[in-house]
Amino acid sequence: MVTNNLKMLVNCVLNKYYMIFEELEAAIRNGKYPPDTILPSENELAEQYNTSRETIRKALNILSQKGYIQKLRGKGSLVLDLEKLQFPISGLVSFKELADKMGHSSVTIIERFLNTQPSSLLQKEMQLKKEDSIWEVFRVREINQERIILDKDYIVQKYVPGLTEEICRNSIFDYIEKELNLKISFAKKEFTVEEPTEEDYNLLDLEGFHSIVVVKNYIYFENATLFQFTESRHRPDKFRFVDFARRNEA
Amino acid sequence: MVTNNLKMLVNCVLNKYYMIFEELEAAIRNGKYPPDTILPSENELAEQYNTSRETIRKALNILSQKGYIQKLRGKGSLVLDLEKLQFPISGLVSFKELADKMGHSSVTIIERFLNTQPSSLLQKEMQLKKEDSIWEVFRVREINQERIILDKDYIVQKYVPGLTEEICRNSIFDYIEKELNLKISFAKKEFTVEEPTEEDYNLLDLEGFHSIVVVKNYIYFENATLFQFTESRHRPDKFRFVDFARRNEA
DNA sequence: AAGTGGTCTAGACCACAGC
DNA sequence: CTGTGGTCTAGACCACTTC
Repeated sequence: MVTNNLKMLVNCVLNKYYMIFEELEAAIRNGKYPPDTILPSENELAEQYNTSRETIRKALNILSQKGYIQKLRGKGSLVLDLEKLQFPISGLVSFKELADKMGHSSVTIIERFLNTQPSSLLQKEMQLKKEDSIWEVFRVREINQERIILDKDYIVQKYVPGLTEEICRNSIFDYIEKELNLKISFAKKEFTVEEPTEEDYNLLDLEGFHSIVVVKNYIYFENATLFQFTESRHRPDKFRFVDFARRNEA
Repeated sequence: MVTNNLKMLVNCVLNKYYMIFEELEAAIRNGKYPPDTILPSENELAEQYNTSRETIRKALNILSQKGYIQKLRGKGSLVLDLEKLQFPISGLVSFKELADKMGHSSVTIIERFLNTQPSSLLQKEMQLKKEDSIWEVFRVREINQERIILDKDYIVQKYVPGLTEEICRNSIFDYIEKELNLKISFAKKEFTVEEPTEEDYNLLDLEGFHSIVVVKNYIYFENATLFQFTESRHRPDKFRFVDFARRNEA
């Protein structure tokens, strides 16, 4: 607990450009900088935040990548309309974080929680040895009394020790980042549409649906080790993925 | 034609950091820097390319965002396995560019090409006036003799004049960027799954399929004007979207 | 101790908008 | 012409990994 607070303190002090990004993001979200207006210039911001222009530019670049602003040379940084671009909750976000943001009342039901050896398929997909044991966690997400999503997580035990059912009922990402102090860094995601399996029909409310949206996630730590594979199976009517993309991400 | 070549020449000369990114990308793709090896250090690269370290870092950051490398502090930049992370063709890419990259033999059939007034729905979605006329282009993408994708494009005429059927048979993006010299900058994308419409059944080979993947694209120029709305309707069995995401894009 | 990437700075020159 | 963002530089200090 103490170490957590310490960590948060350090995080607050560290990374000037990221703090500035967060402040500007909040200011845009709460309407201090409304859509279709121009932010203060980079030089002005550098003065305001008592920093150099390059540091301001790092903060602005994050805003730009996330779709908050569009830079117009010779003019300034235009605030984009978040309503129109509708919260691109892309990136690498857990269900818990998403549900919190959306203000949904959601229930998580643990359908399976066990420690086992990986199947040969999983060994190949995660490049594991036979001996490596894994946590196998199946969770059903219920929204408005309907079973909408089935999350099948496979987590390498040696990297994420001490997992419990209680943790899975809340947020595995929270546990990894806040308790174990490990840094989740990147993921490869793959979206496909498949026929529902017997398992899908048993665990989800699929009356009248003939397909299921499958999102496979390969999730890596900062040191580039693959620690988790997640297969997320969504009822198609409730699935919606919004992304913001730049043509030349620079 | 002459202006085009001039422009390309300028583009080749400009942007040192982007050129370095492209060289490194090519070097990784062609195996000069194999997976699980470490790139030359930032200082070494700065010397090699006769530039400053910050410029090298900009190039490396693009590689990192696109999933080519993972930076490890104290160690170096690790080359990630592209096979494992399988060409994340995300971002903002046209069908033509994608088909070219994959080496697919694809055919594009123009089902509709006309200049018209926007429907009231489209007026709202694209924030147009009644008077603004638009190009309405429906294209079916055929792969291996099967009609897989229906692309419905709505393009604001005043921003993209002179469109022809011939251009649509090739690449509209090419025309906009190379002929009109306009810069496509960013897009909001939205993925959903829907019931096929009568139109889908008429224009695509959908025997035995009960759903369709809908990708809506709102595409903007560099000056933040919305010039194109595209609805891309995919047969579910052939749809696959791969993305690379970083948790804190910095 | 040496080398690595991560951050930050102060200054320079450029291309572009707008007056 | 002035102010804007876009690029590039040279140098500094830090935290981390490795020996």
